Amino acid sequence: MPEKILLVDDESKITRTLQLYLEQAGYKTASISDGALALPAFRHEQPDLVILDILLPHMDGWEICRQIRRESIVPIIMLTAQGEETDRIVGLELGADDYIAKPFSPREVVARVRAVFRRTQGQALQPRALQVGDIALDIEKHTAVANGMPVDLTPIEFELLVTLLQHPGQVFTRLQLLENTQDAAYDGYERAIDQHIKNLRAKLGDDARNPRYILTVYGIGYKFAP
Amino acid sequence: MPEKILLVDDESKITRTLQLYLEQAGYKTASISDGALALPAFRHEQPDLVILDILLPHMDGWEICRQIRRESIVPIIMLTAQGEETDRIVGLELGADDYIAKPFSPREVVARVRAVFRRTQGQALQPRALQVGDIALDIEKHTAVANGMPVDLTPIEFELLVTLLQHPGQVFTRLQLLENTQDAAYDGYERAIDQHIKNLRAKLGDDARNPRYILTVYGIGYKFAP
DNA sequence: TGGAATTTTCACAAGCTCCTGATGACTTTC
DNA sequence: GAAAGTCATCAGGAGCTTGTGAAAATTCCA
Repeated sequence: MPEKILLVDDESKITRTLQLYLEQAGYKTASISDGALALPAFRHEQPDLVILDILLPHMDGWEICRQIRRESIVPIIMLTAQGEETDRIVGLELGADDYIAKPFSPREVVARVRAVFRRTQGQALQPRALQVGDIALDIEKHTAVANGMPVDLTPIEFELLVTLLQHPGQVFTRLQLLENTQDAAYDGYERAIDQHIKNLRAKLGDDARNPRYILTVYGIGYKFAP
Repeated sequence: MPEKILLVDDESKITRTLQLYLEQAGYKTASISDGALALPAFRHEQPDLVILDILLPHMDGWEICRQIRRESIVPIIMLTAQGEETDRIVGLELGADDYIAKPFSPREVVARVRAVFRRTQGQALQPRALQVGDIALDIEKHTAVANGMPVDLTPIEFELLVTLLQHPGQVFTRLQLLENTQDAAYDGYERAIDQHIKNLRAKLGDDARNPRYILTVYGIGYKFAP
């Protein structure tokens, strides 16, 4: 069954374009242009994801976000005007899942929607234990064991290892790892990943020159030994 | 099946040059010079990508972009006059996929076209594994196997082999291979490819005098044994 | 609010990859 | 068969990528 997405935006040009793209991508969509009607529409449609513009007639996106959050943990993506850094911060507090600054390309929106679904459904279906070779993770308990010895990992190190272990052998670019680790699309310094890889290797007892677990793929990124 | 590209531009010098390059790169092309005819032409040709000039007789590129977007999510590349930053923003809202500022080199256009196709369909359609004869590649894992033996390839060698294996028997010029390998238009020494072919042959156990895998096509370039 | 833990950035060295230009061998053309 | 064009190969340096330590920035927690 395809996921249903509720669009709340008063610019019909934008909603029409987004609906076109999202439906092409296999999602069902519904749209509403009036902020005051967003909550009733949400209750009626029971969408799996909401895309909210901030500037709306009658009620702004923040208020809608707050109200939806009172009764649901449905993923919410906000559309913000560019350069409003405060938006991001306010939104995070209100429980939005991602932000897209205008102007955006419809394809980017589809990509973010996919990413949010991956994240939010992944959790439900994700097995609580992950084991590959000598490494075992318990996702619920947030514990790691290497060679029978418990290992203490920071949150990012843990996320990183989860990503790598979920697809052993598959190469991830630094950017992919960053995006999987950080919540939203992230545009910082890619090589921050190198530091976490270094720390992970140290904690797992891996040697960068001759690694058993986390392999470097020159010119691409990293992968977990298959 | 080769992708079809619709060119909308009233300067026949430009369309002719671009058609030459795009067809050389393996795409089918169609062109139309009158903006008012662009939409009918689009419906008739059903192209996989549209390249739109902004300055056109009878109807400008923005309007055409808008109209096409009402009925299709086909990728669109806009040709813009230089330095019009606002163009970029307007265009993003209208759903264009890329911008190329004039003056541009035909090779740059080909590179962008490839990039757009990679982005829009690459993820979904690209098969994970590629196998021809004794050679097998796994793109996700970035691994290669020749005759059952794993082979260690550098990034460019890997890309090169992917390109050749995706179209066994098809001859590629050195320039085509370079452009497939490097992201953007590349203006270096074509013979650099020879080095990579040599290294690839060595790693695959191929003999240049009597190659089984990578064949030299005298005066043209290289192809993978069909 | 402080202080510790974590994360990110920066800079540099080491290593690997890639490009270049030259040379000789081969192929085509006349 | 000679000339011209094309290809295979080599070696060295340019350029890029990675590993790593140290420091700055940020987050977390009491």
